[in-house]
Amino acid sequence: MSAPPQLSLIPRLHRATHAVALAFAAEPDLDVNQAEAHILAHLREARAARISELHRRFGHRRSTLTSVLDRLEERGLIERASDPDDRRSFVITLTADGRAVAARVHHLLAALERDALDGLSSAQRKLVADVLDAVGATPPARSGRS
Amino acid sequence: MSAPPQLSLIPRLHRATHAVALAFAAEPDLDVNQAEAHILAHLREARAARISELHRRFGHRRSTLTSVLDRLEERGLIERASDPDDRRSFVITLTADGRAVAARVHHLLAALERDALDGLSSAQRKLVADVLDAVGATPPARSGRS
DNA sequence: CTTGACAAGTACGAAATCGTAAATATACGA
DNA sequence: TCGTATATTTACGATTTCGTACTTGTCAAG
Repeated sequence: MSAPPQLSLIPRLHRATHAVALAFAAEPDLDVNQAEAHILAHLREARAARISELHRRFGHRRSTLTSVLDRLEERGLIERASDPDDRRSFVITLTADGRAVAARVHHLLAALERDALDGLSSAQRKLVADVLDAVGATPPARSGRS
Repeated sequence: MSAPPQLSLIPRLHRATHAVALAFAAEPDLDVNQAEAHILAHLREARAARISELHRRFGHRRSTLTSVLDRLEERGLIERASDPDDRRSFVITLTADGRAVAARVHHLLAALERDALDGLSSAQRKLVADVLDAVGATPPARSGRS
């Protein structure tokens, strides 16, 4: 009886993420999937990252991250170096090749963003970012996040 | 040299989508993955849908949709009926069981939305929806969209 | 030094999606 | 009616992610 209230956010979120994946698939010579792309783009901004940090930021399982980083390392795009401050950790950095690919990835992502955010004020952009952050900070549920 | 401009949208998008997937994984008795959840939620709102419509809306490959719908049908949550208006098409509808599961899915998704959109005006909500739609409408690239 | 927590890796099977090609049935226009 | 386009299914291998359990190395507290 009750007219089901419409969902306005989550379905669009799903669709948008799918579209980003397709945008990468449409660049076969780039040959990175979405997870790889986001990590490369992040390393481009952050210069270096620990794996636990990538885990927190993107939400992949640790075992998945190991696979992704293995692939990137095999292709010579990143390097793992032991973190001098905590030798349990590895610091991930881009190689020269990695920086080149990351630049192209960034270019593609930035173009998508530009199209989507065109004409918005910085306050409006912040609003969108905050909403996405709120979804991204999903209540941990009881199953933990690791 | 050039300080790499920060991406503000796409990484958050990715993270948020991941978080939604985790929210479903945290409800093992619901036992639906993200694709299944979105389709159930959509059917709850739309009452009926054709497969090509789901394809357009969510971006999955047709072969993937066939798999997803097969699973939902096997579990007795949906029914495929030949569309009287175009007998090449199937009309997907929820069964009674499907409606029950869809209601729970909706509940979960609506709670996530509520948390994320809490305190926003309807104009602000529309802004967010429009941005996501813009990303979702990714330029078809040359590879087509089907 | 011992103990426990933590960072990552390793291993491996399970599940999901993809991509592609081919098949079937139907619609529609000439 | 013929030919072409459309909707969907089927089949199948490739890729990716997940989940879990176990191992190794390191930190930090007592």
